[in-house]
Amino acid sequence: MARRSDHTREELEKLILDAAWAIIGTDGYNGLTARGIAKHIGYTPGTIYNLFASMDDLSLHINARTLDLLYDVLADPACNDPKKSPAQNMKRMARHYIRFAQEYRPYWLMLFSYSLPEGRRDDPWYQQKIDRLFSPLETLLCPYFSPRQDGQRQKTARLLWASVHGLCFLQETGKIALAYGKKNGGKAAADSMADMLIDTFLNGIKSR
Amino acid sequence: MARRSDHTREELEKLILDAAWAIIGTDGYNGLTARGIAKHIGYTPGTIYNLFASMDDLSLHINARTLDLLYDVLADPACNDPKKSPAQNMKRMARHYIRFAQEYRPYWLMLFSYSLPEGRRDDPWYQQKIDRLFSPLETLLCPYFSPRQDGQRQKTARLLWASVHGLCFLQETGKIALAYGKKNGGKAAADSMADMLIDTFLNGIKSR
DNA sequence: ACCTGAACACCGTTCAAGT
DNA sequence: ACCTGAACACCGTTCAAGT
Repeated sequence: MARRSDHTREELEKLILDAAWAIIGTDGYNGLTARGIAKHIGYTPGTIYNLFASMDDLSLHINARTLDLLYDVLADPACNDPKKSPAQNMKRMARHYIRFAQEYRPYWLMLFSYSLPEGRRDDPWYQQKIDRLFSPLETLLCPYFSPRQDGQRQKTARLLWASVHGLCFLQETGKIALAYGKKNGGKAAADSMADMLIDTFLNGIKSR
Repeated sequence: MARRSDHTREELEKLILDAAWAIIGTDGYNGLTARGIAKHIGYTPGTIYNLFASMDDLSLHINARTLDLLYDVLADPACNDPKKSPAQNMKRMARHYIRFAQEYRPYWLMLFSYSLPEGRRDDPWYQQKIDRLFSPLETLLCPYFSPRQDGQRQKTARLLWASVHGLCFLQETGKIALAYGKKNGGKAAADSMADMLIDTFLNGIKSR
């Protein structure tokens, strides 16, 4: 019935993603609907499928934004301060991660929600955004490994990353309470446990 | 229109949960619908709301089943073999956890999916099922702490538990690839990393 | 008391028909 | 070429009406 062309394809794509981003921020990722986005930008639902193959495809683009933001936070030079010890830098990086999860909670939850279909293999460009997340931590681990032990260093980076993520995830979703005592209600439990993990683990590496 | 009373309230409740369990097993937790359950047991959707307050409430009961199964796996005496070292027992427990996640994948994913409303605080009976998950690991940590350090021991148990969960979660959801090399496709990455985590961490505790 | 069946207010996705 | 609007096949949840 209509012919808008008010926006170029690129403008429309950004319009849709911005609207989606705003909706997730207020209603969570479960509140994100094609119809909601359409209403938000003054188009009909069909238009969205002209730009994105499906809602899953659209979600992938939202997650890409989140990954970019997260990378910036982890690659912050403040987490690689030569005047501080690697342990201190790692603790700071862990805190940055935990703070990111709180600050961008709905986007971070969406990133790790498992609603995407099983068969789907992530596109290379998306996988690349994921892989580079580990590199700042890999760099911090250099003093603990010889150049020959690159494999071990990469493995360790992923292991520590996953561990901090596990702490953060359980705290944020509240699925498994991390707080064992009553004080502070567990708000800083993940911070404190990440510190303990890093100290003890690095200690274990040194005395290996 | 009807008056069935073919089943007692308890029978009907079990009938519903069994049907839900079967549906999740084949279609995943996203395939679980009130209408699907009703069709499966030969009732209409309204009946389900006579037994459960909502689909979220029903999901909670499914999760309770999963938690009970998981507890049995973690409390397996094979993970507390006095003829083996604590490290060996812990590694076995970690493997049990990872294997559980694979074997009961859809239920395990459901347990950690974040679709429940924010405001909801879990019921005490549910929280209790969660808390006891940590106790087998707490027991294994006894040799590393004096009786005075119960708090530290509990904290360590939760920390290790969350870390292994993080490894397992990232491997199973494939959100963040743990495999850095090409061989074995990352299928046993979590196993190997859990071993490394346990060895290094306990090493760090000993030399503290 | 228990269950039904229809209704309400939603979904994702498709696609013929309009401009 | 682009967008609409209606349609299709679903949702969770409620509740008056039946037995």
